[in-house]
Amino acid sequence: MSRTKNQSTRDVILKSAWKALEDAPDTQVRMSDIAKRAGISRQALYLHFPTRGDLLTATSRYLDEVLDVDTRLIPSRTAKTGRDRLTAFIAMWTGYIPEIYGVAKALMVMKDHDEAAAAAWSDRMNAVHEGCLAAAQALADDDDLAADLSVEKAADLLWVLLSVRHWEDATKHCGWTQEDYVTQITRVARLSLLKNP
Amino acid sequence: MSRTKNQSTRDVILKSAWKALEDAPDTQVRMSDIAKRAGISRQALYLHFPTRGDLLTATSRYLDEVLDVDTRLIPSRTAKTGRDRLTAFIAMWTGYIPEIYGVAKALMVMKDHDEAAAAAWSDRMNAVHEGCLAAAQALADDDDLAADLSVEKAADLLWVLLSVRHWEDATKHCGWTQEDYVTQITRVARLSLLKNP
DNA sequence: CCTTTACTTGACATGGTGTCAATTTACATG
DNA sequence: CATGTAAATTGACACCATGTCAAGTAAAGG
Repeated sequence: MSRTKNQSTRDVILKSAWKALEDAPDTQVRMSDIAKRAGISRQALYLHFPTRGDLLTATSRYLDEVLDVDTRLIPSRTAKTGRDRLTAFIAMWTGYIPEIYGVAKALMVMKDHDEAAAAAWSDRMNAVHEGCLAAAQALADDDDLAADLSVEKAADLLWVLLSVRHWEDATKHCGWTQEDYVTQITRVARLSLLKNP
Repeated sequence: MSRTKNQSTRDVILKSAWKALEDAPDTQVRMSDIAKRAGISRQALYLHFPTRGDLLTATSRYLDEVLDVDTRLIPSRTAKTGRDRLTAFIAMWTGYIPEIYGVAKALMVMKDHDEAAAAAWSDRMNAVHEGCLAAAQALADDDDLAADLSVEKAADLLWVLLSVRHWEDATKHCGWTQEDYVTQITRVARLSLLKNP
């Protein structure tokens, strides 16, 4: 990642994009909105990010950095048992979703009609899926995985349960509180994945 | 619903929209594509459906009619026990999703940046949610609902599990077969909702 | 002083939706 | 048979967001 353009402007842009998407996760945020917020011209945005998809992707990476996703994953990675790892992973990810929702939503919407955005989204989701796989493997290692599940199926299932759309459906459409959501997802995941819930 | 315009042309349009969306559920289907397929001009489309959202909404209603959703719901509505009702409802809906996916996807995509489409989608989803509520109520009536769930929470949970996005994630991203999907969703729903799974 | 870098302004192409006006075709009925 | 009306056609156009291009400017550093 060579830094040809001004680094600080880049940061201002990313921060602006984040805030703009956070403020209005359900409405289309335009390039010009972000430019205005960053205090630069719309065209200057394109000097830093060639396409909207690039900007969104960079913003999501920026978030992972600022929100320190690696640190948040420590409890899950260092859990003693498979059960604990599952619980820690779910707690981390369910807590993370609301924070990234604005940006995630923009990417989700865009992926449906933009190849680059689809790839970016897929890339992010694969990272989550890997976490799910590790949790499922940990359960299998403890012989604590539900009898009728392979490690892969278990990982897929967990990943589907933890999808952002899932969170969106539960909180936005059904009106669940964040607490409701965490409780229910945790409960369902444990019932579905553990041998002896 | 007054029938001012030619009824048969309307049907041709709806059928064309359906087929077009079915053929390419993951790419943007334009008004002109549908018009071409229907053998009429793009402008004539607007004579029958003022906006794309209207056409999509009408198409989804048309599908419910053609695919006879009411008949399909009979096994669920006439089930003797709550458990049976749950199973029948899940079987019906999971089987229905693949058939409506093209149209549903178009509406889902559109709802993210179009108020009318959002309302239409919400309307369809509320219908499904009512089915979920009836199933949850049937379980409660049998005293077969999981101890830590209210009827509403149970209905919400089932609805979320049965979402079209869920099916999409599982089959398209994870590569599950339809059979995998039905098996897993049924299993998870039973484990999550039933008192003694 | 001159060059380079970052940014500005303004104009423009593209693509899909939705609108409008002027016609044409077909058919029903007095 | 003439005529009125509904349905569809053609072609032009406004709108809106993305992305491109060209020319110009302000400031920092040799």
